[in-house]
Amino acid sequence: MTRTTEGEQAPDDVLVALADPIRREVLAALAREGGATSTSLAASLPITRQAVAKHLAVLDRAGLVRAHRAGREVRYEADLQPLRRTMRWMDTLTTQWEHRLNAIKDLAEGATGP
Amino acid sequence: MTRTTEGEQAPDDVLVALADPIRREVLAALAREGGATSTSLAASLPITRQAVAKHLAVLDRAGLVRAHRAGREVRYEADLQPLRRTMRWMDTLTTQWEHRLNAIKDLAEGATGP
DNA sequence: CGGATGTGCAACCTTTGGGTAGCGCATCCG
DNA sequence: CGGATGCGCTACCCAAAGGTTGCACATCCG
Repeated sequence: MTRTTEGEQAPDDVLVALADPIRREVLAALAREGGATSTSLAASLPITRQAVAKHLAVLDRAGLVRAHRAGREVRYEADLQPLRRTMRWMDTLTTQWEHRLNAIKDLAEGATGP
Repeated sequence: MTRTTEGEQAPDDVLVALADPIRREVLAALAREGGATSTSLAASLPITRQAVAKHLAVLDRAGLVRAHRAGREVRYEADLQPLRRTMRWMDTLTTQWEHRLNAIKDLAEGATGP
């Protein structure tokens, strides 16, 4: 049954979004400086505005970015909250892993032993 | 100059490796139970042994998995150490972000508030 | 009003990624 | 020895991802 954080499900969309270097760069830019538009972002990137827009759409699906319309331009700002879940997922993984490592170590010590 | 963890570079290979659900499942399986072979893993997955082998290769490039030859079979075991770097990278991002949020909040309070 | 400026959308192209099938080679074991 | 068993490698297929171009539409401002 285990009603605790046993199953910490992997945040699919977030990991997919972070897998692309340009998307990471965009996200980092938004995290450093505040909001920006697809056009302004494209200015400092080696790709077109439309390509940036697609990347922003991916980041949006992952919940890592939020769009706000301001007149004729759309301003995006970062929301890194979803990263917490992702880090938690990684942490549960590593915990299980280390748990296993310790079990092995203990077994070895018990066998040849002190 | 900032000789601290200023530039925490994003672990490309790790994020790419984690972007695929099957790869995550393989990694989780290796973290839970100990080592396994491409053949044994393929038994509990909806894909062929060759496909699993490819995934293991990706995980290996990311340093998340290590291969050990034992006779005619190759045993893989997890190494989740690279995840630490990834988590650190995420952490620096969120830190910058929260720093920015606070700056904005303070500014707002200073303008309208007490 | 009318020209900039900023987006959205759709068609299209090319590369990459996940997957399979087939074969050759090493290794184990009766 | 000789048949299983396990892997590696290559060729090949297909769908999706990243990118570009072109154009229509809304909004701002002189």
